Formats: sequence, structure tokens, C-alpha cells
Amino acid sequence: MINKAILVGNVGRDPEIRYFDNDQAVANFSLATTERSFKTRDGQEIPERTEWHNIVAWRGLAKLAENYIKKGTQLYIEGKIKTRSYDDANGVKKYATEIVADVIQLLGRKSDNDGSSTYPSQSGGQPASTSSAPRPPESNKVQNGPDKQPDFLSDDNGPEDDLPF
Amino acid sequence: MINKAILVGNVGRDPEIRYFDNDQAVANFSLATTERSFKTRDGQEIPERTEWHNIVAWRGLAKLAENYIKKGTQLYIEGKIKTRSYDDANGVKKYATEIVADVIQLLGRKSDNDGSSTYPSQSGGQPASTSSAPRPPESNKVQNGPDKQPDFLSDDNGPEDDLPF
Amino acid sequence: MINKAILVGNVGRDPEIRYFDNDQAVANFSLATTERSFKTRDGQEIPERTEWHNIVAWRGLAKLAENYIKKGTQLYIEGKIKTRSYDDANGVKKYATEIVADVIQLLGRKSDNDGSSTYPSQSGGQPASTSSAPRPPESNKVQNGPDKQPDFLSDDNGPEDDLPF
Amino acid sequence: MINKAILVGNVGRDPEIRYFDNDQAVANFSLATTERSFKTRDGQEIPERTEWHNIVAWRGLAKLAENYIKKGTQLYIEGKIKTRSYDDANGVKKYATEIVADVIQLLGRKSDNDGSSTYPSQSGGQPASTSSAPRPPESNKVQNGPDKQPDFLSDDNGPEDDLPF
DNA sequence: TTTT
DNA sequence: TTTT
Repeated sequence: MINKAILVGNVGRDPEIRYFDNDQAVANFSLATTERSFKTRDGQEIPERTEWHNIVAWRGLAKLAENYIKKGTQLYIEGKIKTRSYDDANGVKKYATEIVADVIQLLGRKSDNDGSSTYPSQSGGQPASTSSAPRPPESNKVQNGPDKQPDFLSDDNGPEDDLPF
Repeated sequence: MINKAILVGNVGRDPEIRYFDNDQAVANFSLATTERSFKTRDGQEIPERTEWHNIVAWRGLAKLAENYIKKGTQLYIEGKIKTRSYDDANGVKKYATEIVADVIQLLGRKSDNDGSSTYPSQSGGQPASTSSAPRPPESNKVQNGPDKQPDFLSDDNGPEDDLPF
Repeated sequence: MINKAILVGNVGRDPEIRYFDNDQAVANFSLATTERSFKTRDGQEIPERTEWHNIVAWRGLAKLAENYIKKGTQLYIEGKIKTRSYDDANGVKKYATEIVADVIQLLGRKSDNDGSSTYPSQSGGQPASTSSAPRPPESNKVQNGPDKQPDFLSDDNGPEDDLPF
Repeated sequence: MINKAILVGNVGRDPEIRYFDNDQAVANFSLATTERSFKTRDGQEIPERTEWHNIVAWRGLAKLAENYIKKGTQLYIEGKIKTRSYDDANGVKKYATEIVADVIQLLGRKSDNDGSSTYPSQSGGQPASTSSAPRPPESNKVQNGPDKQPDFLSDDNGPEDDLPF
């Protein structure tokens, strides 16, 4: 049924990208969502609290992460909440919950996302894409150069480029 | 950038389905989201208020609507908010805001939605899918019989079956 | 920043309710979101997959859970994703991710959720509310009887009835 | 039931703020969500398309708009979709759909939102707040100076400061 | 026009 | 552990 996470936050560290034999890519990174501190009505001080989310991005979103996401980047992420179990080094069963990204949108000005001067300062427009509309061809995606930043990408590549999971 | 509506409500009237020459289908129906009445702290009675949303569903979602959605059906809908202008019969320019559905999920028990054998097996409902997961082949979709109700459907059919809009 | 989960699924087991000295309540239960099985284009069968979410509901939402949520109930839940760490019986540090509910909406027909007279009239459910609209006075809430089911509730009780967390 | 819009986009013009006799404020502004252009698989070029949303923000969110939102500001907005009817100058009945904001989050770097040099460049943190958690006292909100930017605000002020609508 |  |  419906399993959706919607996050806006900042990336904690540069993404780790792995490639598989079948040329598929996956990116892992963490995203912080921070709640501001505040006082309750009775004067109690509630401190700021940061929640860290483990983000997993496959296929085109992994390439987006590789090219445009780094420590500190502000992102909108939409994805599915998934918990997987694994045995740690001591054979203890553990659980890890991850957000498997369906949509990633880079936020802030172009200058926030790339410090280079290759982004024409007069460009200004806000390109965008949608998760369900007809998808641009893969060839279009990977050709995206720095002057045509894919600041939004959805993960609807279909089965043909499916993955080892 | 991000343009998303998330609605849970009840269908006001049976959907209207139209077919185009290229075999594409579109369904239109209205969805009510009702806020309950309540009293403010100073005792003021705020009456119940119903908001009516114009829903547009294309392709497989139109067929889902045709086969499984009727007056009173409770739905979860995810879509995009779009406003279009048109000239009415008197040539006055008017605006209409619609929710173009990306995901429709039938809610409630099966007995609420169906339970009867009145759904023709050739009706061609489509199987559940998620917006980003690999999509089942079209051939699989049309083989879906009435005993395997597609209570969730997303609209990610891709460009090849795109539409006159 | 933004940390939001949106779920539609079925409750796995009757909620567990705990009361604290200060009369506050918390409910814990699990919610299943099931993705249907499907075939990829190359014929691979992807089996059905169920994700289990640990739901935590405080205050009025805990009472809603106590009175109206049971094994099998279909729910819409909106909440925050929170991960907490704890040491298990063997002193091993573990992590648990939970959805702390902000909004719970009972889905399906009334007959799915109730219809019976088994809900104690003194149970004190709370009326529907929205997270941002003016909130009904507390006195109104506790007068709610069983014949006026609060099928929607949001958790915006404010600081004065805050909690040991 | 559930009526939620989630938008990320850019403000089209400086907000208009109006104050009422009872000291309440409302802000109106438009927000653009732009879909990128793309090519369909059969080579058809789908042009970029911008959707304009009419945003209405009450109370504290109106003050946030007054102080921190201007033409070009990038925002995350969560709200309710509401359609109201009115008679235009010619007595023709018209409809206008608006997004009544519940949550507004300023996006991008601090320097994006305020060009002044009063924001210490070393500050860097991203304060935040949540829609359902206990709310900071009003006095805290209105004292927010430029060095403590309220880049996130939710509209849960309660009935006592309710409004002429 | 739905639903509660 | 739910539901379909």
C-alpha cells in the first residue's frame, strides 16, 4: 500500500557510490533533518534534535548523487521506508532502516550546489521534472553537463535496468 | 520542482470515462475531503466543510476508475495540481484546477469495493504497481482478472503511450 | 527541517497502550505496507513484499488507538521518522526506527471499524481535527461518545500536556 | 479527511500582506513549480511547463512571509487545497483554488534568503521546527531577529488567535 | 456530488 | 503480525 517518506535536509557526508558488474550504480549517504529547539509553555527548554536518515539511491539517482550531491547539500527526497536485517561482525542480528529514494531534488541556488563558475549567473531558471510524467531518455540523463544541472530526478527507470536486490 | 497533492476522500459521483482515437482513456470524477465540525476555544461552532477536488486519471488509472471506482468509493490519491484556462459558453475566460492522478489506491475492505462477481473478467484492470519500482509488462496488466483486484495503481506508463494533452 | 512519513496499511496486532504517572498515554503497534508481486519485463517474478513499520502514538492518538484500532484495521498515518538507540539484554547497542504519528485516519467503512456496541461510551475518544486548523477545546474532546467516531485525529495538543520523552 | 498539498518552488512576486482589525495578518503570494522539458521516446519535445499556485498564509506564517519571503525565494510549502467562489466585476461567478499554508520552510542557504551581511557566515546551522511538536511561544516567534531566522514555521496557533474566515 |  |  502507501509507504512514503518526504524529507528536506542536509547531506552529512559525501555519498559513497558503488558500481555493480551489470553497470548498475547505488549511492549511500546520510541526510540530517533538524528540529529547532524551543521552549514549552511551562518554560522547559527542548533542545535542537537532529534525525539522521540513511538514504539509498539507485540507477540514475546514484549518478545524480555522484555528480551533484556532497556534504552539506540541501535536498528534497521522496522515497520508501525499508528495514533490512543483517548479521554484524559478531553474528548479532541487526536491523537498519533506510529511505530508498524515488525522487531527489537539489535545493537552493545553483551556486549552492556547485561552487564552480561554470553556472552562468544569469541562468536563474528553475528546471524541473516530475516523477510520473514521461521520462526523458537515459541518454539524455547521462549527458547532462554542468550547465544543464539535473536538479530533480525521479527513479522510474523501469525493469530493464533492474538491480541486484 | 515538487507539485504534489495527497488526498483521502470519497468519490462524489460515478466517473466519466472518455476514449480517444488512439485508444487512450481518461477518467474524470470528483473527490470530497471533509473536515469535521468543531468548536473553537471561545465556543464558536465551526461547521463541517467539504472540499471538492476534480480528479483526472489517464491511461491505466482511467481503466481502474472505469472498473473499480464509483460514487462513494473511498480513495487515496496522489497527483499533481494543475490549473487550466478555458473560455466558457459566453466567451468568458475561466480557470479550473484539477488533480492529475499519479497514484490511486482503493481503500477499505474488498467488500466495500467489490465482493460481487459483477466485474467482467475481460474488463482488463491493471495490477498494482509502485511509482518507482520496475513496472510489470503491459501483457501482464491486461491479463488481470476480476479476482485479483488492482487496488493500487500508479501512472508511470512512460512516453510510448503518451496522450493528447 | 522536513521529516515526514505517509503510510497507508493494515495494523498487524492489537495496539499496546501504556499510561504514565502524569496520565499521559502512549500506544505502540505495527503497520504493514505491502507491495504487490509483479513480473519484470524480462519475466522475472518479484514476490510480494511487506514492510513493517513501528508506530508510536501519544496522547489523544494513543486513546484513539486504544478505542478504535485493532489487528487488521486499515489506517492512513502521517508522522515523523525517528531512530533511537538502546542496549539489548546482552548489552549490545541496537537501533530501532519508529514512526511517531502526527495524524491517524481510520479508513474503510464504519462497518469495518466499528458498527458494534463494544466500544465503551466512557472511553473518551477525541473528535476529528486537523493539524493546523484551530483546535477544539479539550472539554469538547472528552465529551465525544462512541456514536461519533473520531476517524481522524491529529496530535497537536501543545506543550501543556507534554510527555516524558 | 486528508487534503494535503506539498510544493517546492519559487515565489513569483513579493507577498502582499494585509492586517485585520483584530491584529491578524494574511499573506498572499504565488509559487511556481516548473517541470523540466523533456523528449518522449518517439522524439516529441515536451516543453517546460510552469504551474502557478496561489498561496495563502495566516498568522505567524503571514509574518514569516512579510519578513523573509520575497520574489524568487525558494520554498517548501505544505498546506490544504481550497477552492472558493466569488463574483467578478461583471457579476460572473468564478472559482479560485488556493493552497492554505500549514508549513513553510525557507530553502537554500541563508545568503539566498537574506542578502544582508548580518548573517554570520560561520553560523551555518539549519534550525527547524515541526508541525506537531509543542510550539515555541508566540513571543519567541515575533522576536525573531535577522540573526535567528525562522526558516521553518508551521501554522498551529490554535483557536485563540483565529481569523475572519 | 461523497462520507461521517 | 496485517491485508490483498
